[in-house]
Amino acid sequence: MLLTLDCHERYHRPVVQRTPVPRAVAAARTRDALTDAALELFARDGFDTTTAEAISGRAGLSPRTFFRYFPTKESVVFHRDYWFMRSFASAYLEQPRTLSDYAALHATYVEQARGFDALRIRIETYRAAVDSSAVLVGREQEHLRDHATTVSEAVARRRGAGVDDGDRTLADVTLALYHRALRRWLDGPRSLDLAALIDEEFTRMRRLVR
Amino acid sequence: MLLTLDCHERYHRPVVQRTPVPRAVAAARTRDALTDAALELFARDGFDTTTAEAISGRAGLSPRTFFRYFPTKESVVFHRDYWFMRSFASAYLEQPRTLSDYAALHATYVEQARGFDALRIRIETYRAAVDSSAVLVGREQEHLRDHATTVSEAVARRRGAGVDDGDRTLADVTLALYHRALRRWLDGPRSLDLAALIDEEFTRMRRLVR
DNA sequence: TGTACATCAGTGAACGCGCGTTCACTGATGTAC
DNA sequence: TGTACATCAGTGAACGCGCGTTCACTGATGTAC
Repeated sequence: MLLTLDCHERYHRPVVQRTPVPRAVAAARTRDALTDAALELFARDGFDTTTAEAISGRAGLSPRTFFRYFPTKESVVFHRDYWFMRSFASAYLEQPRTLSDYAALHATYVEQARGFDALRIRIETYRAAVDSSAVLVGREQEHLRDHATTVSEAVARRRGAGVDDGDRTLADVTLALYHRALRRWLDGPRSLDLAALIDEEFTRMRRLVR
Repeated sequence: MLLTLDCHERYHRPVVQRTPVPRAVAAARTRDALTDAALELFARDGFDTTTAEAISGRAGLSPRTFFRYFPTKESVVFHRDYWFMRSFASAYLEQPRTLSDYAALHATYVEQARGFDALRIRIETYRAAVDSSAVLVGREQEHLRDHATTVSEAVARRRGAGVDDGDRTLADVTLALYHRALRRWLDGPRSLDLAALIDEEFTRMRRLVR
């Protein structure tokens, strides 16, 4: 019976000249589908309670397929690079030489934050996903160390010297300021402007240090 | 054969009037033994590759016993409180009113670091254990948020006001300074003094912010 | 344009592993009388 | 001081669970001729 129905269905289905999907395209689509499904589920239900099977299911794929694309459940969260540090170093090095290290960093973070509004939903989902599990928070912390290295090396290079303890201090502290601003942005109303919040944190810090 | 040997051994063993071990004492000893074994193994072999069975084994206990004392493998790392934040708030509130918030925090961190030399080995082990696994780094990060809350509330209270964004900024930044000093202390030679390093970070920050 | 073969996306099934749980027990310590 | 019972530290064995791996396969896409 089922077989017959199947045949009928196949028979009645309009015979579309199916354009073949290139393998690279199919793979990229699958990868994206898995990533989207994973981040949504992590953000909604938490990383630890979401199984690889649930992710595959949501993406319309078999359980086995997840691990064909990602070596671990964690890796799916960090393979996309929402991070704005990519162009940080070059932007920093273009700041006017008259600015102090701190002022130049201040300006660079503010600049880099422009255009974040368009990514807000994605950043929110990413944030909720990471915050849902200690292991993801830990992994992010590892990435943060790399970012601190990037920043401190940029500072040293602009000064035309090697990295010293002061550069690392600046990197850690300014990253802390940036992340505070980012949290406030995500937790606050839509009307808030990330660049303005970063500016506020940097300005305030200068005053608080007295 | 083995049975016979066993009997002989038992026979020749001097009959000591064994003083009974109170239950609470036995339990505390076991708990300590498990904690020590766990932290040593985590620090040496890494958290993820160390099994609960290995910990029990090192402590001379059966595999089952570990979970009698700790609900999870992670919890053993954080149940001991090496943290110096315990008395932070009260120490901070005793700083002279003439000091700025930043200067008072500076002084308090330096004060609280005294006597850390005696704990150096333990802190090193704890540090290595936590650093060996993303999940532990993440858990520590959660604790850090509590510490930031403690600090910002202390700052607000000293000012006689409610917690505002500036207090949180101060808390995050000064904790970052403290942790930079702690890392430098642990990574450097024995001759380094933690209090001096903290002092250096706080002083330097004041200059860097220009 | 057509045929033969290679490659690769996706799947199925079974497995090893360690975490943490559950049930049942032994023997020592603690307590009530 | 002695006896009977309750409590609890420690253990053994078996289990459920999800991660990530391994082996084997199907069918579509890609390529060489």
